[in-house]
Amino acid sequence: MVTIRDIAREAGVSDATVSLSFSGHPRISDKTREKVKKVAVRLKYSPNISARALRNGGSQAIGFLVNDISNAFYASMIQRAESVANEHGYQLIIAESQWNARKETKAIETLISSRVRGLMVILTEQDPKSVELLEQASIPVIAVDTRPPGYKGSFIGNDLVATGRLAARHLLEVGCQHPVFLTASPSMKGFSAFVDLEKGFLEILKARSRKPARPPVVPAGLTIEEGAAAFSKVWKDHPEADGLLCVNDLCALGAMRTADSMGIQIGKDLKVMGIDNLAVSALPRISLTSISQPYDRIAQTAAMLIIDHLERQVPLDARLALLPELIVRQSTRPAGTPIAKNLKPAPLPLSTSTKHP
Amino acid sequence: MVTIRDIAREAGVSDATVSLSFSGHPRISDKTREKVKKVAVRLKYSPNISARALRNGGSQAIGFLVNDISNAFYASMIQRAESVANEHGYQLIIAESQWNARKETKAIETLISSRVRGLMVILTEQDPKSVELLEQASIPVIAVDTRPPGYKGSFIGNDLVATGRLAARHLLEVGCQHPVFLTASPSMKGFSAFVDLEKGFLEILKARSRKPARPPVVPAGLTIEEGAAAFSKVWKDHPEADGLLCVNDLCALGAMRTADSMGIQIGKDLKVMGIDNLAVSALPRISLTSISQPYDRIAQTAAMLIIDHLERQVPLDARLALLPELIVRQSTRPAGTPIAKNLKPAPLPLSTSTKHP
DNA sequence: TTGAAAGCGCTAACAC
DNA sequence: GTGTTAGCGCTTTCAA
Repeated sequence: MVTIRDIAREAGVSDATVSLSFSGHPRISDKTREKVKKVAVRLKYSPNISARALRNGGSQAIGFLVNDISNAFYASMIQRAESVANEHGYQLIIAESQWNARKETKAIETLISSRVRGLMVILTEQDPKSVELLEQASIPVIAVDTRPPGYKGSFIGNDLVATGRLAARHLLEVGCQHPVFLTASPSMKGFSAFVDLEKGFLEILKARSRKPARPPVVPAGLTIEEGAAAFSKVWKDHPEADGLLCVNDLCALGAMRTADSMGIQIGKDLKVMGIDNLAVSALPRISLTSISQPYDRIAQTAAMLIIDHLERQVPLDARLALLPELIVRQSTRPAGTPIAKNLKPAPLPLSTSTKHP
Repeated sequence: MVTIRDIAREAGVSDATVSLSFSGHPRISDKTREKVKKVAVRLKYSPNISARALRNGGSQAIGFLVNDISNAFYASMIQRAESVANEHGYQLIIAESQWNARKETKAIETLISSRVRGLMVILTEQDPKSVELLEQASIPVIAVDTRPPGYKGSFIGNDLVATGRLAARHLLEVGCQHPVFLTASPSMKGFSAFVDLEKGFLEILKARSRKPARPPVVPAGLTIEEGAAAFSKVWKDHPEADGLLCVNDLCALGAMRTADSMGIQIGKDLKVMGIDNLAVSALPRISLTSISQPYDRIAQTAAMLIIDHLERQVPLDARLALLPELIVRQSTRPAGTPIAKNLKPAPLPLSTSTKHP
């Protein structure tokens, strides 16, 4: 590997001159600079980032730990965060836990070892050790999307209680008497995200006079297949169900598939809605009512907060929960259906930010 | 930041002892090792990866450059590659070009600067400089998914000529007289992937006696919206069209949307097929015939090849193109439709690998 | 305008 | 079984 010293020797100058030539230091004459650069190209010089980072006491990088890159929302968060980081001269280092607590703690350790300047983390909430590691870290940290129990630091995510409320209100408005929440699988039900969703959903239902016979919450999962399987169960255990909030659009697509196959008229006999507002949900063949959440803004804001803290010592103590947006389609309101009159329409909030309680 | 030297001082030993304690060197007594580790934990020591990499002449990492993380297929490739890498003690460093040639060359430079041991790249094929950089790199490189013009090195990807042929054969078999290929947008049409697809598609069509009036290829794009818009054009410019190969499933979904809105009976009046076999394509409401490509195997094989080369000096000179698989659904064969008898069914290859011509 | 030299944190060869 | 020391490639201060 060719080093700065090789260039220096070849160009007949010192190491320092070479280094300063690259960094555009004014003390180097244009002639020398040109000569140095030419030699560098000829020798195919490539700077050694490790050496530079060691010397400078760290790299110009921010770490972003997500739990699943193949989730479209996390992927777009990465892209947003990366744009922001790059614009400000930082590199984004991506790590993935794959929903595995051991990988998560290892990833955090690796990130800290690579001396990133700041850390954005989407945690699995499975192991308190991760939270502990983050608390001990001597760099700015912001938890994104999920707020693990016991975590005291900065946070930015979706206001899922608001999402649950928004969904419940909508189902009531379109005339549902017995809305049911298809939530995550039992193994994931404990995540703060799903707890919050359920909380908001039930809060609105409980405000009605009529009480449901049994808790209107059924475990399902985040995939089409799990949604499909769960719906069979709902139809047996909750024969009164006439409205479905599914934990995400995929789950809703699965539930719709099973309902279709049973000859149930979606939109009429059964209202179905999801969360995520996938592109396919807008297709007329599907036309699934959904709730859109501002993942892009979350990632962008998180990255900005870290960088502002790094560059301008802005204190990093955000506790932000962004508001969701309802997208009504035919799965809850077939063409021509009026809004129920006994309930005033829920406000349709543009995603504005708000302090979380 | 606490260093190895701080631990040494605190534990009353030398730097070397601390270092060797961590690496499990046999010369350190258990007692000393314990003591050192305890002090390290107490001081919250975190090793400095830059220093280690500098000293060791490079990190234990492999770089993977993709053009779009938010594409589900690239995301799953990353996951596969990462699994393989981790299993063999390597870290995977992810970089993204976002289809931008400048970002691409910069990413390659950064990856090489961080002294990765090997490089997997999905190139945009827009700038020969990237290929040049890779040729000069003194590390093993493998091009994945796209084979840029002029690139001479190792390659593994899909056999898109075979995909084009498979699609054309299928459309003929189900009775199409005038199949049309909705390809990528004009700005992307030059990519080797789309060129290969078209080549295979036209090759089969040309083998028939009957010649088409005009070239049965229409530029569209990779999104639902582009597919939707392109179909209107097809219906005007190619009124004879009775079969559609779309460049991907999203494009096909868009085309179907427009066709639906025109009252065209998909599967009967018009056969439609896509490429990618997205999960939603299997939903009965969609039931889109598609072609599935072995992205996971590509990523896994690429990572394995690099690692085998690194660890066991296996020469890295793959030139692999993996075969696609056809998934027939109602958009080309509604329930009850027989296969045309004048053509024998195309072989339905399980994705086996083959040398590319 | 340039060169010499120190040192970032770590590892490994060599000495005890 | 443990300590001493040199040096990985780079940046930057100080001296010329």
